[in-house]
Amino acid sequence: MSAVKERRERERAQRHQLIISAARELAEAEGWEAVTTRRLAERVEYSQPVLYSHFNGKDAIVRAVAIDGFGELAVQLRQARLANPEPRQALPAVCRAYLAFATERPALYQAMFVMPTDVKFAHAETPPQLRAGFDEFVGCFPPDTPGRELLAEVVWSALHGIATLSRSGRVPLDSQEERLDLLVSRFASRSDRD
Amino acid sequence: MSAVKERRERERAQRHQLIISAARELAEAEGWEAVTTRRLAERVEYSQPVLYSHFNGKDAIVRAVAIDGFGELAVQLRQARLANPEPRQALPAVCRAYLAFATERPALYQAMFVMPTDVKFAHAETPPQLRAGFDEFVGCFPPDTPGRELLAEVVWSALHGIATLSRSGRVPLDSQEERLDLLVSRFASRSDRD
DNA sequence: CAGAATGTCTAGCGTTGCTAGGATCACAAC
DNA sequence: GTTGTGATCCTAGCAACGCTAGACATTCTG
Repeated sequence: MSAVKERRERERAQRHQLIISAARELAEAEGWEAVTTRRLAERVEYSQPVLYSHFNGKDAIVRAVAIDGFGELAVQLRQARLANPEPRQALPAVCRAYLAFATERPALYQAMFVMPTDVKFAHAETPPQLRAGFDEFVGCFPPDTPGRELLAEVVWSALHGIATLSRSGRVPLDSQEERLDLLVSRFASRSDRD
Repeated sequence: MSAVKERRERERAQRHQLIISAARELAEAEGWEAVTTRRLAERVEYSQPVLYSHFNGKDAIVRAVAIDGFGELAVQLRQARLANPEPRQALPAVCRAYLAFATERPALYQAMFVMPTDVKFAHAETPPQLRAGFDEFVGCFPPDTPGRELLAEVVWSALHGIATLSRSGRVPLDSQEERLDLLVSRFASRSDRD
């Protein structure tokens, strides 16, 4: 009886993940407005109500996709930082990786940072993946830098602004690289600027 | 017969504006998700189809509200800049005014910069109100500053990032002022920094 | 093998954006 | 003053949305 229960829970967990990745694939292929509970149910080859046995509603599914995304973003940022150990190059590399993530996975990024959410960010119950991503920015500044957390917040915010405005065509895409250089140059550690 | 036609067009224009302001008021009072064509129609005391005789759809109404907003934002930024003629204080004042606008009129701001749109920004057919707002940022830098347009873009983007992330609770609200100070200090004209 | 529990689906509710069709009104011409 | 014409507006309805109740089937338990 225990084995049966275990198998069921395993299957259930698999299906849980299947729903998340199906939602994500659908969103990345056709945008979030194409992700309806009906289409999603059809995609995972179950009826609509099973979605609601896994998630409290559509928003919860989006949230799950977003949390998945936080993990991936953290990995990308970490790789970028570790590949450039010198602090002078760490910040540009991480920023570049961030913008690359945002432009290459627009739907995922939107779920993470644009769509309404109740995920708490700078908070006790912040998903650890998100905190990890943030820490990669913090780590671009020397430990003795005063207010490096605030610095990281502002850099993150600026990148987010660049990402979303260029994504929606509100700022030209072609000068993306120049904007990034400018931003980095202004926020590089004071000790090694100019 | 001409007088009649003129009166009708006048009435029609009034109603056009009435729809826009009703949509805006409703959004500011209860958020955009509460702005449905039915509620909006009821609010302007007409039936749904008249909305569609004025606008191509709900998106077009949102767009009209957004363009209204661009005009107001430009006025606010201009006031802030003119009230602080010294270049050293112009940038902080304009940035502060921008963030104030975003936090005080969140629904309006959302229509302008977050909701999907096909308004072209850095483009020939950019609404002049938007260009005017952007120029206020440009005007915070001395005319001989190299790449001041790019500078203005990045500052704008950073402010947008701060505004949206704090709006959705993705960044703590209470250190808003510090973030702004930090941003401004990094982007103040090189000639008068430190 | 009967009964309980679990899992899944069909069907449907209320709401959304949007539109087709007919009713109603004001005006123009005779 | 009456009748035709055109614009104006509303009722009613469509398809799709998120979500849920209740029936059916399947599986495990005693």
